[in-house]
Amino acid sequence: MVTTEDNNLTDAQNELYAWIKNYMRDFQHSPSIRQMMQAMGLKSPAPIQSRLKHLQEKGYISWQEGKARTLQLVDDLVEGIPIMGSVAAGGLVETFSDVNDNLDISDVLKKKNIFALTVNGDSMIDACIADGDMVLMESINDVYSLRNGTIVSALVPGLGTTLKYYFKRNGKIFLEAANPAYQPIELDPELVIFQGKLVAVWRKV
Amino acid sequence: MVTTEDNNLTDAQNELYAWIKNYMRDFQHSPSIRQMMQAMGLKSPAPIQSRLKHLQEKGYISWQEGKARTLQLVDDLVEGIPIMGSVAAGGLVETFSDVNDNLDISDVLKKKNIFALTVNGDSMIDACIADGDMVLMESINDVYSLRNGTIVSALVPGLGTTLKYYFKRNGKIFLEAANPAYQPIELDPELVIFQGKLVAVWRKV
DNA sequence: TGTATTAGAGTACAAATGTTTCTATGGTAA
DNA sequence: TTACCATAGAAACATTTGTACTCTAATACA
Repeated sequence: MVTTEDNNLTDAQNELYAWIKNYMRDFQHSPSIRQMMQAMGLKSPAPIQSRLKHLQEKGYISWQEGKARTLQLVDDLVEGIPIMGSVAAGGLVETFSDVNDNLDISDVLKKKNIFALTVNGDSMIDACIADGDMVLMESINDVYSLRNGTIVSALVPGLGTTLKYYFKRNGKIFLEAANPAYQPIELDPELVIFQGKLVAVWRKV
Repeated sequence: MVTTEDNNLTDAQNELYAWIKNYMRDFQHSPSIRQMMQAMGLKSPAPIQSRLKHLQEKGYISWQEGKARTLQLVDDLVEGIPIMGSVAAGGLVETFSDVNDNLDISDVLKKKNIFALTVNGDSMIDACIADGDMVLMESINDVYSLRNGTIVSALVPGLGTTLKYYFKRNGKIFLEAANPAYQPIELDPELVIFQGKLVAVWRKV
């Protein structure tokens, strides 16, 4: 019984569990035992049943007995993250409170016209958008809804895509960095293609 | 055929679709036709078959023919967010590329010992953590694994919780802000309770 | 009113699938 | 080695389940 992970599963159980997780993420439904059998390179359903039973006993999965494709990952119930309170970042403030709320990211993620971009460089550093951050952008339907000061990703033909503050003044488009070291870019409206406006920032450390 | 929604579904189809969505959210797998039949108050599988077919034709669902419980909500494919490329934030750089990857937030979200905190104040502004941001923290198992320079949330008894850089020097704990306007806090190790270390930052604009 | 269309009930059938049982194999500890 | 145990292969079985078909009832439309 050699375990390579820090959990209490055997290699075979680990492999199966990981595969199930992937399958269910991709297809939104449970695989059948015979599918798992095939995926694990086995020729009999019995070993899969055994592994499933172990996974269940150890609290990783559950299913409805006798019903086809009714696996559940008991682990994956975490739809949100508990918000434990506030922290001070300037003086000391609040202590940990009870869970008042849940951080719900899904509302942003579930929108259809959302895409992500990786940030290169530091021109938006003063807007607290750093090199390596992921910015979640929402596609722009009509340019006229853009308000001055919005952070947008814009494609300047022949130059490339950039992340900047959007301003419109006197019929001209200004793309301004949030870093004084960079000069504003002035453009005619017809030369710019706005790809999206900023809805969220994600940074993994 | 009166439709109450703004989509092109009949009432019956709408009801079924909503029920399926709920079921799949709750159980992480597809219901069977006979379950839907029962849930819709019907006594024959035929009407469900018909409604499913319509839902499929209109692009709401799909399934694997002949296979049990293999429904998929084509709408809900957004588990990740397509990463369309990079943006410059400093000079203009890259154009939109094809989707190279998917922004996967779930790996962080699915960890069990993750909690979130709301940031108050600007003492971490130079670390690009701004007022109002959500910081995702991972519980700290052993304090000794903490490395200098890690951003932690620490509870200083009698004062409160704060988000700071962690340093240990000469047996003393130093909690330093990422804003020169704030003085480092020097503490004895036994006076500090470390609640978590930073794993991600989430900002919704 | 009569006809066409649609939805639902009922039934039957074949395929998919979970479950059980038995046997063989390989490794491990006494 | 020998006994034991976990795992894999194999085969058979019962249930679940998707699918197809017919028939009836309700509804819409001319």
